[in-house]
Amino acid sequence: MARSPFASQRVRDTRVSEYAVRRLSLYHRILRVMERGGQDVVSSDDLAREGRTNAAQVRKDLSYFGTFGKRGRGYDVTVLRSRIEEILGLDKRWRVVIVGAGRLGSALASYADFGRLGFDIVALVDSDGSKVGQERGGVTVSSVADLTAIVGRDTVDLGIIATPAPEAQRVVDQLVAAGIKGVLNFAPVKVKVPDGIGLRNVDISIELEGLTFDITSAGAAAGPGLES
Amino acid sequence: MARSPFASQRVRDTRVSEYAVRRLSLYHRILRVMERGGQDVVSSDDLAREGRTNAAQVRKDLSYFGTFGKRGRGYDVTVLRSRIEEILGLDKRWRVVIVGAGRLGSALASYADFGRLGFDIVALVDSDGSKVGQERGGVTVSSVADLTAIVGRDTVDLGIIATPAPEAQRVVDQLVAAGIKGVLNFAPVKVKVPDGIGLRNVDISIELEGLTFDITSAGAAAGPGLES
DNA sequence: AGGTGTGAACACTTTCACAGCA
DNA sequence: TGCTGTGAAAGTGTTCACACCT
Repeated sequence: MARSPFASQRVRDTRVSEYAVRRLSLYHRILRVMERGGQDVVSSDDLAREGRTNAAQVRKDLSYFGTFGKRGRGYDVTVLRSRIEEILGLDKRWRVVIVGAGRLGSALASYADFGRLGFDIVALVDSDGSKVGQERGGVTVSSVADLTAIVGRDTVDLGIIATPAPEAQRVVDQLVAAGIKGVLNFAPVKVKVPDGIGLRNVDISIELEGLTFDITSAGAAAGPGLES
Repeated sequence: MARSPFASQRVRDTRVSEYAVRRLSLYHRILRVMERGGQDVVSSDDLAREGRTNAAQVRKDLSYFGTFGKRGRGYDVTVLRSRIEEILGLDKRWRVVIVGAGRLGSALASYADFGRLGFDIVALVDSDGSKVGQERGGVTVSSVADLTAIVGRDTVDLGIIATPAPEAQRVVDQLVAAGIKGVLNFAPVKVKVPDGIGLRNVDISIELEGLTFDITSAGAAAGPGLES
């Protein structure tokens, strides 16, 4: 899988795949629930069961970043949760701008959980002048013309692209030029960012078409295995 | 990468990875644009450039399903687009129910492109009685109590989960029991489906945390490579 | 005993490189 | 000549299995 669909980061002198990071995020979520439930020790087996993976995978994932467990005993829930937060950068708050105040952008701006997760929506911009000044989930829509100024003034870290496909690349370029550090792209197009800028894509039609493929070929070809 | 995060389908006597299927979706989108632009032949190199991959990958992806090109010449845009549609099951329309008429569910119900892509939103259900009867993007909200009946009556193929996390598994079980064939889950929880039922997850907070990890460790550890 | 941490084996994906055809 | 189709090589990710600690 050379030069895989996902790139990797060097940490502790080994490559850490994006898969491992994704699972770390999941473990973190599970640990939060356990912690809230008063559980204070957890085994790799427990985490694996909740995270729909296996114990060896959990231990391997954690081992990329350090040794957090106690042999014969397991992991301290609070300690591990807290360590994963540091690893993922969740021990600080992140400033986010959403570009595009259409249905999706507005829904995202109104998503209250962002705050609880450590992400502050500091601005929502749109190219449609008639939307400017309106409110969406407590955020006032600004003009996309002010995007560069907003990113600079508010030292925004992340940009969420919720524009139509044809506008996405232009907006991304503008965000990058303004100093953004990462982009979450919902537009159905492969945008380009320079090295050193983070990028994730969420492409709903690709996910849906993955399902229709599974269903279609499940009838035609051999059996099961449709898990994502 | 044994028993990878993605499962695979047997087609033409070889395993086809979910990665390949995802890219097929992307090639399809690119081909549509080319076709609309009047282009009638395309090389693996052209597709690779647009799809941010490489020519060998494109040819390998296609080779899982057949031989569609002409040596020395390339692929006929219309033929290839049409063959990929058959492979992905896009030569028929798909009936979809959205569960959860909150911000996200409503935004999805209003997403006009679904229709153009071959997906018909036949119902939108919610557990909040006060929303029942309201309209969202041309779809009237039904009660979640009627979910089983709706799936049966309208022979719904796919379910989109846009509920809070605690309700997701229950709804998925209900959909599966009612005969749904695939689930696209937006709830931030790992749901379980039986073998033979398609599942894809879109987890926005995991994507965001992937970005914060990249940014955080880019400062700490070695250089670039933050592509998704 | 019981569960972690990890090198090595295994499984899968991508890239290479070139034969083969139009 | 030019570009496809594909075995084989290279590169990654996951699972195994066991030494090691508590």
